[in-house]
Amino acid sequence: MKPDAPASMPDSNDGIMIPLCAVFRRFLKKQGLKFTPERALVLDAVLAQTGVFEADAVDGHLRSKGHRLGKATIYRTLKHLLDAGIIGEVLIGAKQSHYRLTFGQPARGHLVCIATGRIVEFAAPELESLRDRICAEHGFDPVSVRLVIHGVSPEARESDE
Amino acid sequence: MKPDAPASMPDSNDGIMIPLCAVFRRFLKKQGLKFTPERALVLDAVLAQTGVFEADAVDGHLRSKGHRLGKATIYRTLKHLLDAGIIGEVLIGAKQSHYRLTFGQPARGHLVCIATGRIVEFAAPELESLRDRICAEHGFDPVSVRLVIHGVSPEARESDE
DNA sequence: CTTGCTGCAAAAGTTTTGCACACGT
DNA sequence: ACGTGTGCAAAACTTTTGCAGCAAG
Repeated sequence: MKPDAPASMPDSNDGIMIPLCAVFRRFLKKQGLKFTPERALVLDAVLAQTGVFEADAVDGHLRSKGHRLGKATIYRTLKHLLDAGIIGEVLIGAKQSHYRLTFGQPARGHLVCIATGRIVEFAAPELESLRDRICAEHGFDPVSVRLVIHGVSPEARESDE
Repeated sequence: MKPDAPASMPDSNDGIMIPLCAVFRRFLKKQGLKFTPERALVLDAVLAQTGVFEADAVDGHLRSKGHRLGKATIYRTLKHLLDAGIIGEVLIGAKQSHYRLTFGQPARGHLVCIATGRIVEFAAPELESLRDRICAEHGFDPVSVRLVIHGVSPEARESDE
């Protein structure tokens, strides 16, 4: 709630930030919701994340910048970003929600090390057509695809034996 | 803990139950763990599930059969079954763990309706080779693959408009 | 001005853990 | 016998919700 850093002027990702901010604004307006400084800050923090992130990382990023939002606000905003299609869930593990920026991005798969937790994103262009084919077969309207591979990373193998 | 129904004599799935029971036993022995009636009951309940299930469904099944185990025991046993490779996690949503029997089964994908929660399993033979290829590219030892597609089912579309 | 938003704290829900006692091997 | 396992209840954690005051459109 400290207005010491204007939400409309983030410190990075400027190139992608402007259109996404507009997309989010438009989405909120269409839903009769409001574009608040807090929501702008959450969007900033999300854009600052690299790859897959958790709600807590957004909170941490905000704190490190001197902002402090209630967790409820963060969770509520993440839900709206999800609804807006700006971020997507990744489902790495069942204990926590994992997200990633999806707006305009191609589908990707995730390779997760079961020992270290390291996550590697990889391109998987075939996913979109696979998704559409399976959905068509079952009469579903496709919304998202997720491919997660678990394995043991080279680092983990070395340090373990 | 009620010894009124011998765990070694389940009521269904006999065909697959015997080898799996043996697999589990061997796994436990190798780990220096014990094969207890409770663990046998959990395995029975898991075998009785069709498709994807949650920890709570195992508990429910056990209760319906007149057995009552502590939740801790169920969770601990599911973890061992996971380690033994008898079941696998499906990660349908981030709030709860979802499992399915994986022992000897081919990789499958899951199509989930975001409106009704209905889950459709489908065969996806290409997953195994995809998994191995991606793992090889990154030097990982493959453990599992998961493909989850979210969409809107035909039923949901109808009832919603 | 009206309606929605925020922060706080409490609630909810699943999974884990500590402990005293019981049981497989 | 020894080392694990079990049940219970409390703890741990993430996420949600209720509410009083505040702010965006």
